[in-house]
Amino acid sequence: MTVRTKTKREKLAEREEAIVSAARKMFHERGMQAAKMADIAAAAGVAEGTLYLYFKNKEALFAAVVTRHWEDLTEGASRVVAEVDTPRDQLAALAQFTLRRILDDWKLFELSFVLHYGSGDTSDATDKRAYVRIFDGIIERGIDRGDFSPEAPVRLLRDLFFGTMEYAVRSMLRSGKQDDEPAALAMLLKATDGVLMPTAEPQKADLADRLEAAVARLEAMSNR
Amino acid sequence: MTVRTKTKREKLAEREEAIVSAARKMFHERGMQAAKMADIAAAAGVAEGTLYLYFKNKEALFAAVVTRHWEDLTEGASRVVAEVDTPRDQLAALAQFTLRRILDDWKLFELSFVLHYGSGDTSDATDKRAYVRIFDGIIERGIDRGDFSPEAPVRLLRDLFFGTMEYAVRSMLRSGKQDDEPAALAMLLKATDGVLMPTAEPQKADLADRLEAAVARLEAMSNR
Amino acid sequence: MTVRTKTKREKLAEREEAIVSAARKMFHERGMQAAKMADIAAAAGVAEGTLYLYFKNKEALFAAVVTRHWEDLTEGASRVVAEVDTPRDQLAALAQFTLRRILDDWKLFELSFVLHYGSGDTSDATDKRAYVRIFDGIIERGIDRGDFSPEAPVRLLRDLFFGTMEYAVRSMLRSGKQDDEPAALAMLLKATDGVLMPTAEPQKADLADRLEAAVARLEAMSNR
Amino acid sequence: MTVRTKTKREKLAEREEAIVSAARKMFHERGMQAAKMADIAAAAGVAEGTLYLYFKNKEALFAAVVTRHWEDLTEGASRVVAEVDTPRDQLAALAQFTLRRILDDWKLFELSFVLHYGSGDTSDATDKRAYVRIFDGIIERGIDRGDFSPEAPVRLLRDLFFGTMEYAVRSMLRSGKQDDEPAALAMLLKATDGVLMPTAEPQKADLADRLEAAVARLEAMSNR
DNA sequence: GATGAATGAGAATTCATTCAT
DNA sequence: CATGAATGAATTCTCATTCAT
Repeated sequence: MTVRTKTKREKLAEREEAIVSAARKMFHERGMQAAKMADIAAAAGVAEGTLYLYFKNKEALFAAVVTRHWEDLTEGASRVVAEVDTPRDQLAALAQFTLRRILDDWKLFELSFVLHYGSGDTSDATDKRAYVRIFDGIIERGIDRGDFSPEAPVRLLRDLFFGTMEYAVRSMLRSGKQDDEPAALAMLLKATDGVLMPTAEPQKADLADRLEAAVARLEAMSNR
Repeated sequence: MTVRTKTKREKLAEREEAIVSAARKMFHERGMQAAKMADIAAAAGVAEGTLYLYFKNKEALFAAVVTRHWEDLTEGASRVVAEVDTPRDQLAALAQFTLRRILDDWKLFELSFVLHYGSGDTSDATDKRAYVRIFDGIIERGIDRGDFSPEAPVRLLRDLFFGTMEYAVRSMLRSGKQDDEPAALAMLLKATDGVLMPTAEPQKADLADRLEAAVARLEAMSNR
Repeated sequence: MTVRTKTKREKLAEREEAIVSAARKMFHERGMQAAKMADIAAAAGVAEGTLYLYFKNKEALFAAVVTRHWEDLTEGASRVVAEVDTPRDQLAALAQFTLRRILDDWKLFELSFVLHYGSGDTSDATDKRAYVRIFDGIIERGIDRGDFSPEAPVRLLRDLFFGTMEYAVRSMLRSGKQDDEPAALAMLLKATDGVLMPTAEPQKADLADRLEAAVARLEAMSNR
Repeated sequence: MTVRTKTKREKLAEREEAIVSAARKMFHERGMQAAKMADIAAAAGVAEGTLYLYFKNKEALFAAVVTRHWEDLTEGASRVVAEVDTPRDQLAALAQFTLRRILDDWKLFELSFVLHYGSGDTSDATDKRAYVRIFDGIIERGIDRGDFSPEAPVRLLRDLFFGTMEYAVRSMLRSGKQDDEPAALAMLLKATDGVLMPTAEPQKADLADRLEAAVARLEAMSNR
């Protein structure tokens, strides 16, 4: 009984997966407008009506595609980021990963864009949030560790980070030159450094502070 | 005769202007998809068929809206940039102008985006080119004057410059906080500085890194 | 289960029948150009979209009307022809049947004509083929039996047979005189006889000609 | 003054000629439906509005094309028929001429057909009348001369004559075989002979009559 | 008479969504 | 739950015709 229930649930999940997958594929092949519900149903191996058993309407279906896309992205980014140590390197890893993925799946980014176009909803934000959180986490950790300036405007940095990459991809796709990828990454990191790193003057003060603090702790230790 | 001809031409131009204007308005109010040709015709005070006398089809009409938008932008930016002297200040002025305009006319930017979505044309690039040229000009002049590093990767900087602003606007619109505008500009310029300015500090930063590493070890020691 | 399937299929068939029937009717009433899809749908008691479930487009729908028309014709002709024995009588029967049907359904013949006008397809030929085959069969049998001359040019005779009738109908409809029907049939058969039958008499006529000519010469001589 | 008036009239006539000519050409190239008034105007070198100064509407314009077509045909046929003597030969000449012209200008025949399709007018008849009159004249003369049977059903013969040829052309165009032309003509004439010529029984009576008459004349001669 | 810009009725077709089975 | 036949609203674009100049 338990098994059958489980099987049932799995079947449901599988079907949903098949539908989202088919929708993603049809979208890739034809674009959202041209991706017909009938085609998606056919590709998913279900009847047209079944689509509406799982998703309220076409928009909801494509929203699911987008959501899954962001989930994939988040998962991938997490893995990549976890593989390196310093926040700086993590930023670099995240940038590389993100740029590559935007390039590969540009259409999906567009979809996420087009989808919310006109319909003033904010689900887009929700989809992205987890992904962006990874970025935020790196910055925060960097600040905590003292790698980054505590004054770093995290929110604005996100704009710099993701905005630059999205635009760069558009430029690359437009011009057909994808060889700029490493250069673009280098520049992006240089730019973030410009914002994140303590600038000359403050840096010295910071450095002195920390050195003093460390010494103070050593003193405390030796006093124990 | 000359007068009459002139009048005729003017009428044509006025009508085209009225149509583009109406299209822009309808688009703003309803979005491209929901902006019906019939509504635009009504708003422009012409018959539906007349629309097709001036523009081949809906897409062409909206392309005209976008083109005019970029022309407006280019003109405004030129003026703003001409008012200040140093490339650095010009960059700041351009940034401020651009950010403000993207915020005001965000829908038009989206339109320019969505419009070319699917239809593989490159007119978008053409529309934007003149505008982007202003940016390029500033950078080039800055390099000539010695204000900016000759190694400045102009093309990539464009991605940084415009990408960051577009994304920032999206963030602002999403969060509803437009008060970040000055901060966003400041950060953007700081970031561009990081890329544009002759790099002398980095060595200092390197130094700082090494010092930091040493301190970190001391900390580790003291924490033990 | 079997029953339900059968019912379903029947429903489909019924609906298609209703649509074709309505199309035929609307066409008769208004002509192809003026027969609107909306009207046909209404007449068939289905939604407009349903029309496109059964037929790709308007042309396909009317092609179906034409096809069915030829099928009806073929069936009717087969029956009529089977009722008599000699090829000569069969030809007469076929002629009578055809003439009557063209008169009754002239618009349908026109449709079949107009339909293929412009669109370079050959389905028209296919539609007609079965019908024309009946004619060919009669001629062939007649030749085999020795009723008709073995040199009979079957293909050309078809032109004579069907062409004369089509044109005769146009004449009748134009002049409003349909009473010529029997006379037209009589003439047609006489004409086919002229082509089908072995010619023997003419020589006798020649004989008279020669005698007359000779007398005429004698008269001329004696009058001199 | 007279000259100027004449010139004016000629201009009018020329313009009308240019329009009809352009319409005929556009029709040939694209078919009636696809031949746009704007295109015709352009081809004729006049403004669109001007078309309506000469012809009430599109249908009237194409009716004029058809009318001119029949006039051309009539003139050509008259010439060809005048070149031979006996009614029998004239018939043959007319048939040959007609068949060739239908083949060459099949589209125009179709136009004359399609044009009147739906709009229940009879101008078609008028257009054709003069042409058909040529046929009638030949038959009548043949009857007067005693070449053809006085009982010849002229009206029905027209159906045979023209119907067979129209249908034959359709067959030829459909099958792509135009080499049947002489054979088709031969058969057509044989068929008309079958109807026009005194048939077997009457012929025998006729023969007897004529023989008696000849003998009577011989008797008269010998009595002199 | 000539022009040609403006008109606007008109219609085929699509396709997301529903609901009886 | 699944189906897929039926729905019908919705919209672009065309082009014959008009009429102010």
